[in-house]
Amino acid sequence: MKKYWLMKSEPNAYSIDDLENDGKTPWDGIRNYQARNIMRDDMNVGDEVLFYHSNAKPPGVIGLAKVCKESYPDHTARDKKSKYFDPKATEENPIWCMVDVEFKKKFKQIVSLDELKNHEELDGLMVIKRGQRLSIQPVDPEHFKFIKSLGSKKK
DNA sequence: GCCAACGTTGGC
DNA sequence: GCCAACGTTGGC
Repeated sequence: MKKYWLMKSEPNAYSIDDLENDGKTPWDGIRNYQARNIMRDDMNVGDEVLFYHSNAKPPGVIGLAKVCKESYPDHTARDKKSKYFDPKATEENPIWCMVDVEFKKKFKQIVSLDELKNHEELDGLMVIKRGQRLSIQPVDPEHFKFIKSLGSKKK
């Protein structure tokens, strides 16, 4: 069954425009076990993704993406020159993995974190909880649809 | 740039 | 296995 996710990215590192230009991208550099487990165990090709700009002005959901390749080893963990290098990663045990994500749509206007907080339909959405730092989060189908409609109806 | 919240590390 | 110290995230 199709699942729904929210994936955070800092726009000055990798923005929705970068994804639009690239068409698709490997989601490398995840170095958090919870987020890794989600990619490794729960994500499937075809799952839909809310693309979230963090550390942005304002922060919020800026568009839609789709999982287009299931998890495989994140080779940047074994690349000494990479900022994501992890000395504990080996070929037998790469530790870290990533999925590929393809561009779907950019909202005409961001659905800001502030706005997300103001809809009671979105109660329980992880990203609006205080102190929630997980960079990959599950999203309820109803929440996904609601946010999608918010982003689509903007001018 | 600040700092609260959270995850990870390492000494014991 | 506890927990203090440290590092990171990310909103403000």
